[in-house]
This record gives sequence, structure tokens and C-alpha cells, in this order.
Amino acid sequence: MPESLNARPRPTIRDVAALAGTSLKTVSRVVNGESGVSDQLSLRVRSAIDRLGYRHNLTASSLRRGDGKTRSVGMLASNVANPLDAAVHHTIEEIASRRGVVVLASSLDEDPARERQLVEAFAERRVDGLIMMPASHDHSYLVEERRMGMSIVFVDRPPAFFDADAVLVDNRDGTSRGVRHLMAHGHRRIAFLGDRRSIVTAAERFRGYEDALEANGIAVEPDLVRQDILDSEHAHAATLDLLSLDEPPTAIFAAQNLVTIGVVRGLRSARKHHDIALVGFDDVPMSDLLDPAITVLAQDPTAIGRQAATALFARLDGDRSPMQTYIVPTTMITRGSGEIPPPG
Amino acid sequence: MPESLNARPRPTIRDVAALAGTSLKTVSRVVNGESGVSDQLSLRVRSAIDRLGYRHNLTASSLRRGDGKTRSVGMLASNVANPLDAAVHHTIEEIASRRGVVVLASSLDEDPARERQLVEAFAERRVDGLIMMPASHDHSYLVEERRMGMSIVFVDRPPAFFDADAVLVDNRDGTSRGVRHLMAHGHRRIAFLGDRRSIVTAAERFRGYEDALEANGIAVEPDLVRQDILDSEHAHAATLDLLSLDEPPTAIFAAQNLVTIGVVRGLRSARKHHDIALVGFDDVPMSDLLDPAITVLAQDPTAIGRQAATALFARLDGDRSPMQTYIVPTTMITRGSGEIPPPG
DNA sequence: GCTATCATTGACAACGTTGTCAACATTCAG
DNA sequence: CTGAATGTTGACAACGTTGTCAATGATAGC
Repeated sequence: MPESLNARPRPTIRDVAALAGTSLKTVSRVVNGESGVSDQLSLRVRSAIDRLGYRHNLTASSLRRGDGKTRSVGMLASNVANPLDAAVHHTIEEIASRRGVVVLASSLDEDPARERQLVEAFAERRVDGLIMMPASHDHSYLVEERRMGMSIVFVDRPPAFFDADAVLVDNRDGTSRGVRHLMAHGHRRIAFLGDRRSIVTAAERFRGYEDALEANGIAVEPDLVRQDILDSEHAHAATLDLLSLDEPPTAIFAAQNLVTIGVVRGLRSARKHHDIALVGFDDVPMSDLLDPAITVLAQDPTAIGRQAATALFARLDGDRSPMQTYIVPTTMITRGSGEIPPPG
Repeated sequence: MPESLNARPRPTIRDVAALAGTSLKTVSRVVNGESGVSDQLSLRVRSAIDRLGYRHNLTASSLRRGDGKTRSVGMLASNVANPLDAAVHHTIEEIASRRGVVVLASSLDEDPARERQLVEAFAERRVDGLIMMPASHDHSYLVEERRMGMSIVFVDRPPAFFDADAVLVDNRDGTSRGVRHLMAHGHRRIAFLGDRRSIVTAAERFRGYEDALEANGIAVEPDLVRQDILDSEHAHAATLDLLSLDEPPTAIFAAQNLVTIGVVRGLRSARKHHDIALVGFDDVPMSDLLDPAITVLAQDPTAIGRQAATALFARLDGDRSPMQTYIVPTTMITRGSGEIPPPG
């Protein structure tokens, strides 16, 4: 370990100043690119910086500076490994890095307690802003954080008991369009499979399903509705269960991507994938290569991330206009599974 | 904007001390859970903290503390939206959060300049450690960073001109096993499609291909090798091109997941997917639902992330043993596409 | 009662930086 | 040549916290 033996403390502007034969303040000016330092001295300082391998200490800098900005923002995702979250993260991180801002990213895994812990951890590190895909259902505790200067933008799920900018998806309308698409192909018995009702987006999607049925004068049949589905396996089982009904559905609306995958597996294993129509909410990778290819309502994670980052940085730049909700529309991609007609 | 009008600076321990009628140091002790404060006073301090909504300022704390630890680590991924990277990120972030450490995550997008910029940005924020999936090919500049106390662990790609812990995948051996698997099913003309040769893992995979051919006394035929493939569309085109050869391959090894997807599309569009065998490196979502389902060498992102986090935190805890390289094995998942025999 | 010990508490300096302000040198107008 | 304006430079304090150390009061031992 040669390096670790030679470990030495990081040089400070004091060391740089000594080597360059000038004062702390002058080094600070050079480091911050301020004007008012002669070219000659500036050059001397810069060479001292290089010689010592000096790195500006933003921790100390942001402590001292008046504005208290740390040039960092936090992102609380539901799960950073979820494709949608990861794509949103990537967009935000790219926009942030163009401004010299770093992104702290953590997963909440649907745990409200974790949400509180992480907000606290980020607050203790004085992030300038927070991008939040919340797990909890009461965000009034954030009032204090914002009062103390933290800007907050909600993504994917709306804030509750708290007024904040939000970037949402048209869950209700998108689902309604998807279900109406199935109806347009002649279906009347359409099943709905959704994940935890406690998740706001899941509840909204169910409302969209109700809307579409109601608009066509069809009653919601409880047998055809399966909610609180936690994963793909559970969706698989629920699909088989639906198929075993006396009057099975002729079409299925899968309200989430893992659910969609489970439904596809279920239909496959029952050899019904060419007979029962399927529309999914949220795109599924490779779904154009399946047989039949899957019709979905695709979200646009790049647009979501860009809108969220734009809104957050506008606030950080001092925008004080009323809080706004941005809706990023979903797009229906018809690929085959949603266009299968009912039997007869 | 009621909140922003009431904006007020964050309270400091000074404010807490004033409200509790005690000294700064005592508040500091309570905040840090140190012993030696009477229960009565401790209670008074805690209630003042609650009343004021005080948040410990870790920026100031880590500046003052001797160890200079910020309780933060950086992760430089090739792309945080890439499923492998995102899964690794999730695991690291989970392990870190158990220790009260936050993770800054950024994407390099194969840009060496960005790597330097982000290492600098993270160094300026004094992260304790760095988990790095590098884009550059010379990491000697990190010697300085480490000497000044930053622990560094490489993931997925090895360090160059720099001695560091690394968590790697058996690219060469895995590929060789994949290609030998095709040979075991009778193939002799096996094409190789890989991404940029400048990426170390891509080069290693090609070596594995050479190894396997050589072991069976087959010469590498340049016509059957397509490297520097940048995306799925490019792979699609290359596949069609291979199929138009006078003597087309009877099997294809796709050395990366986007390449695999492109190859599947290409084979489909030529209606050859049931005739030409395919093995891919890196699992592809839903690939078990395709027809034929795709045989792949699957990486284990959770194991990779866990190993990387474990190694990094061991260093942060003072482990000074020689640098180590950990190899996380790939697993072959046979699903059908890799078991198609050659014609005749 | 007196000293030694211990627990509690706080005053002060310091971490590395930057805002404020004053000192000095130079230039220019008149 | 004088006074004012301008351009450089640095001394000093402060950001919010914690390490050091000394002061205080209480307790115990003799």
C-alpha cells in the first residue's frame, strides 16, 4: 500500500497561499474565478494549486457562503432499479450535472418510515432541493423543510396535505383510454389487475377503469377486479384464477408493468395468449418481440425527468409563482395484444 | 406561497442552546448522543430541538470533526438507467443507508472527460469513497485522490495503471462457455457481435470467443465477427448482413444485451429465429417469453453490488490489506435459442 | 473538615472557506 | 501637481460545528 502509507492531509488554500506567496483571500479569488487578480499572481496561484493537487472544499465553501447552497439535490425514488425511476434519475442527473449540481439518489421501497429517514438524512446534508416519488401518504412534515429553504418537487405521485410542484402521469385518463380501446374492439367483460390500492397511482388507474366502463354503461363486476397484486407471480396466479371463472373475461387490463408480465405468463401457460386481449399500463421491454406483441400505454420517463428537473431548478433559481402540477401524457402503442377481438 | 414568505433561516445549535438555556457544547453533546449530560438538561435540549425544528448540520460537523468523514460515497456508473447499473446502484445504496451513508450517483455515458469531471466534483464534496465503473483507460490520476483519503473500488471494469480493489465479471470465461455451448450443439460457424472494442469488457468477451474457437481448432473468420456495435439498430443491421453471406453462420453469440435485442429483431425480420442459434451475454428482460426463449449468460447485479459495497466499506473501516479483485461468476440460463442445432 | 474523585457544564479555538472592508498603488482629469 | 477614481491585495471575522480543557458542584474517603 504505498499510497496509504504516504497518506497526507488534503492541502488547503492556506497551503496554496504559502506556496504562492500570497494571501488566503487571493487564492480564494482565483479558485472562484473572480476578477481582480493580476494575471501574474493568478498564474502563480494556479501553478501552486497544480503542484499541491489542491481541491476546492465545497463543504467549507458552502458553509461560509451566504446563500447556504450545497449544489446538491436529493432524489427519493420508489426504487432506483425500477426502469422508470432509473430513466427519470438519469435525466435529472444529466440536467443537474450541467449546472454543477450532484444528485443523491435513494430508494424508498414503498416504506413511509424510510421516506422520513431519508428526508432527514438529506436535510442534514443540506441538499438544495428534493425530487420525491413518495411512499407515505402525508407530506405535511415537509412544510418545515421547505420553510427552511428546501425546494421540493413531487414526481409520479402527488403530494398529500402539502402544496408542491408535481409532475404526474395521466393515470386515470390513460387507463380509461386503454379500457375504451378494448371496448372499441368489442369487449364487454374486461378484467382489471392492479397493484396495491394504497399507492395513489394504482388507485387512479382503477378509477380510469371505472370511468371507461361507466361511460359505456357497463357495471364493474367485482369478480373481474383483482387489486393489491404485489408482484409478477401473484399476477400470474390471478390470471389463471380469472380464466377459471364460469364466465371468464375476454380481455384484461394490466395496470402496472410487473403485473403485465405476470399476466402474459399466465395467458401463455393457459395457452390463451392469442384469444384473450391484453392492454398494459407502462411499457415493458421487448414487448414488441412477443407473440402477440403487447399493446401498452407507455410513459415517457425522459419527459417526466426533464419536467421535474426544470421545475426544481426554476424554484432554486428563485421562482416564487404558485405551485403547479404538470401532467405528462401517456401514449398508447398498439402492437397486437390489445386488438384481439372477443370470441364469436 | 405562505411558506416562502415565512422563510426563515435554519436554526443552529446556538438557537437551541439559547432556548434551552444552556451552552453550545451541551447541545452538541445531546445531538451526538454523547454521555455526560444530565437527564434533565438533555430533555430540555431535546424539547428545544423539536420546538425549533432543528436539523443537525452535517456539513459543518464534518468540517470540524477530525476524521473529515462526510458519510457519503459516490457512484460513477456507465449509465444509471442501464438495468445492470441500476441494480448495482440499488444494492449499494441499500447497504450504505444501513450505515447512514448517502450515495451520489452519476452516469459517465462512456465519456472519459466526464469521468474526470465527476471525480473532481465528488472530490470537492469530499466523498469518503468512490464506486467506479470507469469510462477512461488510465486511472493513474486517482493515485492523488486516494493518497488524500478517498477509497476507491472498481466495478465491472478493471482499473488501468492504478492498483485498486475491483469487482469484475468473468467476461472471458463466460463468453467462452457460451460459445462452447453452441459448439456442443454442433455449431462450427459461429458469429460474434460485440460492442465497442475500446470497452475492456467487450474486448474480454471477444477473447473468450477466440479461446473457445481455438480450443476446438476452429479459426476465427473475420467475416463472422462484427464489433464496435453501438446500439440495437446497428446490431439488427449487422445480423441481416451476416445472413446475406454466401456461407451464413449457423449460430450467433451476442456479447451485450442491446446487441442481443438487435439480433433477435434481425433474426425475426428474416424469419430465421427458429433456425439460427443464439446465446447472449447479460440477461434480457422477458427473454423467457420469447419464441424461442433466449439462452443467456446472466450476470448477478445484486452480488456485484454487495461485493463492491462490502469492499468499499471495509476500506473505509480501515482495511489496509493488499488490493483484491473479486470475480462474480455468470450463470448460463438455457432457454431454447442456444440449443437450436445447425441445419442437416 | 479537608482533599481527592467524579460527573456535569461551558468557554474558547479551530475546521477551510468567503464576505467585508481597508490599505495601497496606479492612472487620469484638471 | 493635486485629488479622485480605479485596480490589486490582504487582514480579519464569520459560517455551524466539535475537540480541548478548565471550572463548577457533588460525593466519597480519611
